[in-house]
Amino acid sequence: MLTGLPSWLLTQTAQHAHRLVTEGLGAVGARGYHYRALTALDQDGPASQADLGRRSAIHLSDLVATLNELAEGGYVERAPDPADRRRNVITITAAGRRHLRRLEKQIGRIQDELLAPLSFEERAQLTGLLRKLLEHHGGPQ
Amino acid sequence: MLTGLPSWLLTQTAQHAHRLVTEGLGAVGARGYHYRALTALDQDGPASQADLGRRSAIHLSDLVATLNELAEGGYVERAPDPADRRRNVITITAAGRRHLRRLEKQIGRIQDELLAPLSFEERAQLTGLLRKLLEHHGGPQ
DNA sequence: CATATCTCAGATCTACTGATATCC
DNA sequence: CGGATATCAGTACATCTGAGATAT
Repeated sequence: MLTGLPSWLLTQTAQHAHRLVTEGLGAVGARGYHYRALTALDQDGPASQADLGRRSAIHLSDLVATLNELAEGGYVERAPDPADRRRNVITITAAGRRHLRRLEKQIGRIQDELLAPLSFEERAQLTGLLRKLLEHHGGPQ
Repeated sequence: MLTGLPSWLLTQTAQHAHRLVTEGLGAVGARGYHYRALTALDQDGPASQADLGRRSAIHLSDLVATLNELAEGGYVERAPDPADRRRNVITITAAGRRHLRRLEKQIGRIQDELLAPLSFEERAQLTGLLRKLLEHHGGPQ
């Protein structure tokens, strides 16, 4: 039975999660990459694009467009690195932080909606199991 | 922290699952849609494309290409429905069943690889939780 | 020279949208 | 006529590949 396959269950639930995230962030003019990039910048400080890509697990080539969009909104600043002229130093702005707070609220709501049918313990169980899977596959990286 | 978000954990693990499935089925010249369509045909018998789409959760427009590919391999037959000339009746062939057995083996291996780090009980826990989520969201449909 | 960084163009996969022709 | 069916073209999203230009 298809509906019993772990891979099927995973991809289906992930699809719902993805849809919720896309809709929720779209409602405030953002998308997943924006949240991930801003979060990485907010938590670990300014970074080169290469670094930021590693932190946020966004591919370098996609990061370019993401940062273009964020810079256009005034949420990040792109400045040449005087120490290494290949690099840009990306910094989150005050507006970027405010924007991120908004996105975090949306993301929080989305998690609740996503996990609605699960109890507190079940939610912890689920994240624990998924993290175990991810560690195994994503590996050390 | 990004890596604590259920939606992130879900989409990331699903991505690994999807990659494993794509690679595993690709190794025998198939893809996910093939497995899903053949499984639905094998389990519930011949069907119109509209019916088959509902069973296998494949969008009608994608099913067209999927069935083209399966028919080309001789795995299904597409015959006009004499009772309703709008419809095609799709039937799995003997070769289709043999092909499906091969895909099932691959899929089985993939589940094991996907769930490798989890114990028996944990696997059951995970599928149970995911099914609960899916029921809630996928809803009655 | 090899390597790292940034950028852009393109391809992939699944899924969906919209339009059309046909038939019930 | 409203609705279902099948087909085709095109879109969206996240992800990745490959190529280039430039700098270390």
